[in-house]
Formats: sequence, C-alpha cells, structure tokens
Amino acid sequence: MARPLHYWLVKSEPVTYGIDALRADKCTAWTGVRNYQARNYMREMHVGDGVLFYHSNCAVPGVYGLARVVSAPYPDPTQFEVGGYYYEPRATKDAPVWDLVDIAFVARFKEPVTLTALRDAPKLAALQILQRGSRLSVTPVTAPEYQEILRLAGK
DNA sequence: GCCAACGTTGGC
DNA sequence: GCCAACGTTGGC
Repeated sequence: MARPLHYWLVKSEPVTYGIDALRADKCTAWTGVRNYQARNYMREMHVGDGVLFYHSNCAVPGVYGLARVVSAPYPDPTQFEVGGYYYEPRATKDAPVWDLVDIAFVARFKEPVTLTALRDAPKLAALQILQRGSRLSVTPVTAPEYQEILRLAGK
C-alpha cells in the first residue's frame, strides 16, 4: 500500500537561505541540520512530501511558500568537509551521522502566513512550532494543519 | 540587544 | 548518570 503523503515545516533564516534563494536554485540539498530530532524527521521523508517554508529570525516570521521533497534521505555531504563549518569528526563514509533530503521550490506566497496569523488560527493550536520552547528546524505537520495554512495563504 | 528555552558538553 | 555551564535559537 502506498504511503500517504506527509507534510513538514522547515525553518530557515532568510538572510542565510530564504524562499527566494530556493526559487533561484529550483532545488537544494537541505544541508547543515545538526539536531538529532530534526535529522530523524528528515529520515522519515519520502519523495513527494509537502514542505512549508518558514522564515525565522527576521522582521516578519512566518510561512513564505511551499517546497517539495524530491529525494530519499542520504548523508549530508557537508559532514565530511574537513575544516568546514558543518564538519562532523565522528562521521565516516561507512557510518555517517547526519542525513538530509533535497527539496525543490514549489511556490512563494503572495503574502506570508505570519507567525501571528498562525497563532491566531484555532485549527493550528497544536502546530509543533507554536508550542512553548519549540526550536526544531524540521517538524511534521498534519494534513489538516497543512490545508489550513494553504487556506490562510489564499491557496 | 535581551532573554527564555532548549540541546550539548564535560567534570565528577 | 547527574547536573552545571555553555552555546544556540528565535521572538520581540
């Protein structure tokens, strides 16, 4: 039986890599995640899963657009770059530590669904990034939550 | 810049 | 295994 599509929310600082950078690149390897829980979520991703692209640490935090998972999980190549910012000394080619997926640009919302709007939506009360102290850069989103955010985006 | 919350590290 | 110290995240 085919696995139903899953939905995810990824955070990124627009100064570092925002939705416009993804649009320009069309597709990118989601490198640099160095949190085990976030990594484990990426390991659960499948080609075709929907991704909400969230801008954090900026003037107007919120969901700015959509992306799609376009690869199976595979080892993050940056963990092998000796001297690089994301170098992981414990990792070997045979036993990598960090995994990632490729994501592709789908759409940029005309207007972001702001953090305030997310908080104001009763149907999103359980959205993981809205919970107190939530800092994970990759989190699962339920299908109803995903649909509600699309609705708030006017999609 | 501030600060609350969280994850990781490392001494013991 | 405990836990204090530290670094990071991210909203404001």
